[in-house]
Amino acid sequence: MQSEADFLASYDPRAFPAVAVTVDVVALTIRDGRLCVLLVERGAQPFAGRLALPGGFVRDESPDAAALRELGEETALARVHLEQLKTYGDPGRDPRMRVFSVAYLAFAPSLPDPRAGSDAAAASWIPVEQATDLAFDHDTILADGLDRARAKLEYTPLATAFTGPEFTIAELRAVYAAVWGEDLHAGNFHRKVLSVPGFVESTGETTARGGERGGPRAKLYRAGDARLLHPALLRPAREEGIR
Amino acid sequence: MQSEADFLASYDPRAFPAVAVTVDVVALTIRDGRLCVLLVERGAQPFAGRLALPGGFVRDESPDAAALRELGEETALARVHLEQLKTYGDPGRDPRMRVFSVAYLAFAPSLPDPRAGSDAAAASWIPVEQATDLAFDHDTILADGLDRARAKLEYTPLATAFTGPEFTIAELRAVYAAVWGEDLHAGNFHRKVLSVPGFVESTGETTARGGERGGPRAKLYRAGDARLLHPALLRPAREEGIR
DNA sequence: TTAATAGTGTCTTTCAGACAATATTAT
DNA sequence: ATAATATTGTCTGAAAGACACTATTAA
Repeated sequence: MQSEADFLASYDPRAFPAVAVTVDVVALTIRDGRLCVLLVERGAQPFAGRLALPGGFVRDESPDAAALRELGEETALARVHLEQLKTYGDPGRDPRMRVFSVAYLAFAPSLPDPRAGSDAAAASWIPVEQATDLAFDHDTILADGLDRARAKLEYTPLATAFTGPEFTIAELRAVYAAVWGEDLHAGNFHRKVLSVPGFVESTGETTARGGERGGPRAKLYRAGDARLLHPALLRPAREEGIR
Repeated sequence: MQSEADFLASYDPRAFPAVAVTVDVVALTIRDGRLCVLLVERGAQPFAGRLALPGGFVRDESPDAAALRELGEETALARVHLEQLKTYGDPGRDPRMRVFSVAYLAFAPSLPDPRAGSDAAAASWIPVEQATDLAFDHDTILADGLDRARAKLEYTPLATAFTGPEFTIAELRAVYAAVWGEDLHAGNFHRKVLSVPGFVESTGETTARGGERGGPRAKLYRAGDARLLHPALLRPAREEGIR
């Protein structure tokens, strides 16, 4: 967008082929120990009746603001973490016209059912393994979002974005287990989390009672001030690396 | 982009406010041990005479293809690594109209001076610390690209994208030193690189002669098949983490 | 010969992961 | 009492980083 030809062309914006820019949000939360994604059912063609990521056109606002707005239309957000994921703009990804979608990734604590927005027919939290056959290229976007989320748990304290403001180490471990899809050793996880500077800080309180089926009352923590985890909480298994 | 209202609106693409989508490329290489970025001098308003990242409008092609094309117009590319960085779309980032820019990050081996493209007035490799006061929001894009590049050296074998097809461990170390801006311990780096499975593989050859000021001939390696480094080549210092 | 560099060896500290042990609490 | 769970302890092996050492080569 810096050549002279481009500049001249820009004198008449209508001279450009029509393109639209939207945002789509991969909003993740954990319900009943399962990783869930917020999906809406499309009411109109194309892909009518199919599930899709919530999203919409970017108005006279930043893409970040658009994503936040779209998310707010579907959920009573509050404390959500929101970050840009990737932009999808292959020709033909929307049969109607050229549409570029700036995808976002959101992490939210367990929330009540989303309010049926005025816009979307129906919005609901769906376990990610059941979120298939989505509209447009949203399967790909969701997969990329999950990859990113799984990677970010390793080296950032974002797991705390899935919990309430105060949480136990076991709750934090449940977040990792849900996102990574594998159980973690309770003892090692506990020691590891407490050893990373700034990951969590103690509130001095404990839970009011022990677990459902017994056990001592657990200490409560809140998120610390670290932005990166050092050392990182590495994901297990993986074996000989993903070549 | 899934509501009925949106769908109806899409019947007349011209009903949308005019927006444009461009790509901008943060192309990095190493010359004389210094990390350099490819910049072009703008010939037209706005920001005439200022340096900018190479880029241009996305045509009837994927954003990836557009970035590759723009890069090819400035350099004799070959073996470049190209990945999407982030999308910038704040209102007002281009004074002419609403422009969303999908930024890309490219790593290239040391190249001859870029050919003066038909498009851009002049393109040249500039040491990153001198790349300031760029046009538009390109300072921000460059900074984000550098952050990404520095992080990716840690856990991916992308440093090899900066070298020729065959390289010595010392050359690889020079890449890390240039990108991270700090020297690395030669002995430990050497052992570390060879210990990571799939990072490099030996060619069985050595350099024709030793270093400029003496020293043995070094063994030559080529890039291995690893996509991720396990364990990672962690960046030194950082101290108490970036809180 | 001298200086620079490639590559290897050794030691200490840190950390991950396996496993065990203890304490606390719901049922 | 029993079972489940929180938390801490111990041990082993991997890996990072500091440092030293040897071998090779250009000047």
